[in-house]
Amino acid sequence: MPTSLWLRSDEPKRGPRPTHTLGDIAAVCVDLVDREGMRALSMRRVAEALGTSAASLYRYVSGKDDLLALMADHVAGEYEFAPLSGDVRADVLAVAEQSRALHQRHPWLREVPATDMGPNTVAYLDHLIGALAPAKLDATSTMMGVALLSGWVTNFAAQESAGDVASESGGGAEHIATMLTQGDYPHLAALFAHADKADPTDPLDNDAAFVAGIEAMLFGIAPPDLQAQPRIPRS
Amino acid sequence: MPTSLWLRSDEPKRGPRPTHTLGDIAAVCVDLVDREGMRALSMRRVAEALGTSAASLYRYVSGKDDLLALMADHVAGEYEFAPLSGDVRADVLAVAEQSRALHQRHPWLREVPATDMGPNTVAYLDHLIGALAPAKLDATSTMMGVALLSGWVTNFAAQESAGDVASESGGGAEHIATMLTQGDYPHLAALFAHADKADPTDPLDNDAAFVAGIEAMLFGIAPPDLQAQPRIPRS
DNA sequence: ACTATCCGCGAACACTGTTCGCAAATGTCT
DNA sequence: AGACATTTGCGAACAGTGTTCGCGGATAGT
Repeated sequence: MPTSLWLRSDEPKRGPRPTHTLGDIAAVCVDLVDREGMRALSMRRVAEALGTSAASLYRYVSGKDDLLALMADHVAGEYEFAPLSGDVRADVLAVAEQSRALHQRHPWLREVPATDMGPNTVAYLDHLIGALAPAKLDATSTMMGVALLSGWVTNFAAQESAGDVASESGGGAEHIATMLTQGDYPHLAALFAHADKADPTDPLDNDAAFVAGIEAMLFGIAPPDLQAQPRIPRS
Repeated sequence: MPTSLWLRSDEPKRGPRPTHTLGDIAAVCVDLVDREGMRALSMRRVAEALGTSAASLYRYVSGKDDLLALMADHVAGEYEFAPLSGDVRADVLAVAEQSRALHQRHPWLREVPATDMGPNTVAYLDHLIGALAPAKLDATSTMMGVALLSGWVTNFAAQESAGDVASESGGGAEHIATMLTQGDYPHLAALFAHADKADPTDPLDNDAAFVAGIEAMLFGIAPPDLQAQPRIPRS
């Protein structure tokens, strides 16, 4: 651990060549967590999957936190950025869809802190800033927009995966229903009463809600003359 | 663990009375994690702070996950909901400010999953729905608005606390600066070049950015005739 | 008083992250 | 070629983790 994770020079050194690379380690970690969940991520399991020993891992990373950072940047490399068209709405939606798909493929992404991001994550950041550039926002507003959009995607994906887990393991919405009768939550009850025409867990509504949220933020942030049809449907 | 966490009847039972209550346990956990961080939360430490043994804790909760759920709902009880005024912007801002303060007081809140929420969390949900009610949104849009706002507050608070930690532990923005020279991130570089007049880590700008984000979402979501001055400042 | 029931908890099990020191392998220099 | 410096891989250990089991004792209803 002479330098930080991402500033590693691969010049020839004195001793024997390292058997693995940071990329290998990241790939193995991602593969493991994708299939067995975050709880399965342990030094010994990763080392076993790598064909080495737990203690050897500490020649590459300085601790378990580094594994998480490595994983996050590894999957951030899955982005395929199309050339920017100049249409804020289209460009932002394109990258947001990719981000949502990424979070669906790797639901554990929500649990890794966004600190010290690697080159791929910075590339994502750069692309999103570029997509927002035609709006001619100042730096503060741009960073806010990026945070707003990234946060929306993360939260939306988290809600989606949590819904999947809840519908599999049984006790989900019915638990809320019994709480509605126990305590008094007038506004929540009114909301539930007004909307029993459509099943709220309709999977096709998710896509519409997703882009509606994006458009809502864009309409609030970007100038209206750059927007096409910013208003979301309302009853 | 006969029933779920929140549906616990306190009727007289056969055996001896339980020494502690779920509220006590939650309070002890919150106190511990507030002072020593999430890593310090262990069964044995909680039991020690309670004056009992680790195995005894399993008479109250079914595992460590229950502790997290207990803690989240415990601090959600710190909300003090003012009567709704009917002004969407004012009411939403009021609860958002409280939520931000809550996240500042308990930064670990970001790390606990939002699944199976307790009565206090549902009360927060209910209040936020009530604050959004004058906008006359349909159920889907309302839930989306709630998710949007809650997510924004959570992300904002996380960014704030992460900034605090980064500024204390040294390597933060300068690490990004060296990456800017190493890879090519044109849009990010342009953004940094355009905005070196003001220090981006100015703590006083945080408040403005916070309400600007809220207003941005409200302006995108709520009808414009319910808004007072929805446009955010732009250069 | 009897008994069903529940509580507290000591002990154990399988793991966890992390450190230390040593042997072997490799590059550079004389 | 040989000596040296350096770096890797790893066995072993340590402190601590979540969780389970089964016991003894306390309690309330009958």
